[in-house]
Amino acid sequence: MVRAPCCEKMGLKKGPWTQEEDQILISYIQKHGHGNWRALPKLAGLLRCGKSCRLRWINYLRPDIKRGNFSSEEEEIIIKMHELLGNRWSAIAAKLPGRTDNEIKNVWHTHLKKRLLNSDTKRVSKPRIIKRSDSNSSTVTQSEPTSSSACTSSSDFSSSFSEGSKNMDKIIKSEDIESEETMPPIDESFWSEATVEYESSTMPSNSWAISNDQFAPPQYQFNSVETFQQHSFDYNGSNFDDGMDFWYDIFFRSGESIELPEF
DNA sequence: AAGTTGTACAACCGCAGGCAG
DNA sequence: CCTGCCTGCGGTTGTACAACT
Repeated sequence: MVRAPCCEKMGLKKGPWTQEEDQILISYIQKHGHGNWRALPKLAGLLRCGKSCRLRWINYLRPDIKRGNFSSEEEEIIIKMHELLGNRWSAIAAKLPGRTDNEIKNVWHTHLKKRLLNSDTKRVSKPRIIKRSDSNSSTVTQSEPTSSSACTSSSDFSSSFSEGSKNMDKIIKSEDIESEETMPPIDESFWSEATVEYESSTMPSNSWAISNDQFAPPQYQFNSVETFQQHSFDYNGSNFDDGMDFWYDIFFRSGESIELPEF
């Protein structure tokens, strides 16, 4: 199959966008939407290829884009999601409203990767899920402030994610994160020791949370990635990617009650 | 002050997958 | 099933600016 080059036509502009071009693109999309990116520049009167227009809109002009530095909470989320998902920037971006995959990728390469490389390398604490009786249980310990780089106030970060990141700190402490050199993004070995844990003393409901220091009965331990996939499949009735959403739900909603799948 | 190096981020490139004809 | 188009994704590059020598 022969693929048509993106910007095969001569005369199409490349490089940084001007304010005028931005304005044309914004007003066109506000009026007509962006049904067909390939046709859009022609219809809008832009000397750009559709790909460039799409990128500009997605990464910069979209009204729901959150500008400014990443908060320490967002950075922690990126680090931990990257540990789970690897370089799946779009999947990570999906968990950070207002942030784009491109932006996250840049932040990772410029800030976070270096920070991790400079930190001490320790074993990763495996995520563990415990059942608990109270969503505001005292088993939820307040996370320590992180040593992230300068950032804007976290107040503009959604409260749900702030809450989620607090809970996330219970799962994998930041100082336990290994550098990329010694901890490949994600592979089967990561899951092989993952356990879903269960706190028998506080388990009466279907309210679940995650902890590093709880116990689990054997039936709630994942011994292999297949087992995890099966559980995540059962949970979502979908695929492994949705399995990631399963983990995400647990991570970020651990302050709430979560209906358990029937394992 | 000038040159060099490092950093941050916008933008580009090419590939893969979905989908319609 | 095949073909071609479109979109989304991740890797990479280009460039402006800051920091350093």
